[in-house]
Amino acid sequence: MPGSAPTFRPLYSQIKSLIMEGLAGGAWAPGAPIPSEAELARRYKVSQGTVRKAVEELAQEHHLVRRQGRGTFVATHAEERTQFRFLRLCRDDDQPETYPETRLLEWRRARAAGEAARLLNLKPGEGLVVVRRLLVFDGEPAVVDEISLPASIFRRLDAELLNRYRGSLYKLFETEFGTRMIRAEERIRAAAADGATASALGMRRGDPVLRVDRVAFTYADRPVEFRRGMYRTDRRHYRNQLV
Amino acid sequence: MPGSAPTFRPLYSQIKSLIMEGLAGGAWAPGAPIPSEAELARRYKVSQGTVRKAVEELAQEHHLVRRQGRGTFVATHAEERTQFRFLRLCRDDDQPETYPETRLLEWRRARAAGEAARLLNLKPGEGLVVVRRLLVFDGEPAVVDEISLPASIFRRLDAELLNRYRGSLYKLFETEFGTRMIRAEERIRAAAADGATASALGMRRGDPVLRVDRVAFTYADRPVEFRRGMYRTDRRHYRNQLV
DNA sequence: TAGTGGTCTAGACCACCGT
DNA sequence: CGGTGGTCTAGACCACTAA
Repeated sequence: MPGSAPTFRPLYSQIKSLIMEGLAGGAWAPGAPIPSEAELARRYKVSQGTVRKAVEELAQEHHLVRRQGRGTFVATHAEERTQFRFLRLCRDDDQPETYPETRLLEWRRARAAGEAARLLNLKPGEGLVVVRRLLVFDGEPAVVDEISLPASIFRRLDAELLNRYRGSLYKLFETEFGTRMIRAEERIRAAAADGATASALGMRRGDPVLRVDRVAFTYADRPVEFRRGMYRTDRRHYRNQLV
Repeated sequence: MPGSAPTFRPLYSQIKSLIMEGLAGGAWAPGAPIPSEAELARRYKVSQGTVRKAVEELAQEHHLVRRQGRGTFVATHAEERTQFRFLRLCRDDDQPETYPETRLLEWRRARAAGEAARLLNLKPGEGLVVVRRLLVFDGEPAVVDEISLPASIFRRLDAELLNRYRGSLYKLFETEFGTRMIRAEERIRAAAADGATASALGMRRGDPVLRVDRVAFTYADRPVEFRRGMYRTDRRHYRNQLV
């Protein structure tokens, strides 16, 4: 029977979608507990084992965090443990890295065009907020980021807010804009540093730098950030696990 | 009670270790089926659900592959599906990538020293086999690899064997040397191409290239390969998923 | 001590595969 | 059709946390 539909969807997978809808719709805030497994089982009229399988997969995908004896919580970028999930730059010696200091280089409004428009699913001409910043690790400048965000969500993001905030941008996006980053895709290339990049990073124009283009997605796989990072890699490296 | 041992180890986790020992010891060959869940449950005197949890985790870690209706199989690098698990270079346009052609540039014996010795846990002076090769994608040279391997395992690896073989090196290591790569760590930097690299890749000396240093591990987290890859990234990029 | 997630079991039934 | 993994249930008990 060619073309016959897959026609079967496991119960736990449907429960998973229901919980995801709750997360995307803000039924429970980041960091807050969701109902217990027993309560969810009653609510959805399935066994606790079925809820468990749904919750387990959501925890594996970093949407939820389980804590034995306490409950299950909505994942949040405010935890120390996840600070380096999206920042893969490491010292060459294996000393523990401290969270970098941020220096705002530029803030402006712009119109979507070209690559940023395409990757963010915006029509040319739609509003953008663009941020350029420098990341300084242990006194060493290491990354220049240019971050493009749809104004439809991030209009309120201005230099004052950026300067006031400590810690990761994704924490700010989550608490101030109700937009939680779920996953990201990065494309990494080698490039020659241009004048602005070189001077910000304390290098010479033309020195090799890593160019990391990132698209970050929120719920429903919606792209909401395009970021181009230029990484200085003479004392640090981009680490990756192949599993 | 400071220093008290963790003292509790779930049953499924112990079963997992037993199966891992079987895999590491070659009880079942790559690609071959392991016993059914029911059989394993009888053998280890636990319920099928407990075996299931152990096998599920091993499948998630790519040690096993489950196929509904058929059985559970030892993972192997010989499958098309896993060919690009360790090779993250992609075309900039999103055309599907075909498996690259390999050209052997150099083969030699050497003595472990410096970085390779340290990363492979070898004493200075122990034997190495070193391979340099070029990877050509769709007629475009894109990667120069220098691969260092402990002679204690790979002594038999020579130019004749390398030239005869088609497909991924890890497939060859698995079938010819009984050494299956489980995971790898990569450290990525930007560098200026040296003369040899530039000419192999069709670039100019000093052009920016990606330098990818990889240590690959087999069972028991034993490092058995150090590989330095120089990647040309003007038409391709290194892709990464942040999840 | 009450409540949460974590483990383990036993059994029923379903989906899928090869023959 | 028989055998495999996949789903779902119900229930018992364990480990951990907070009050």
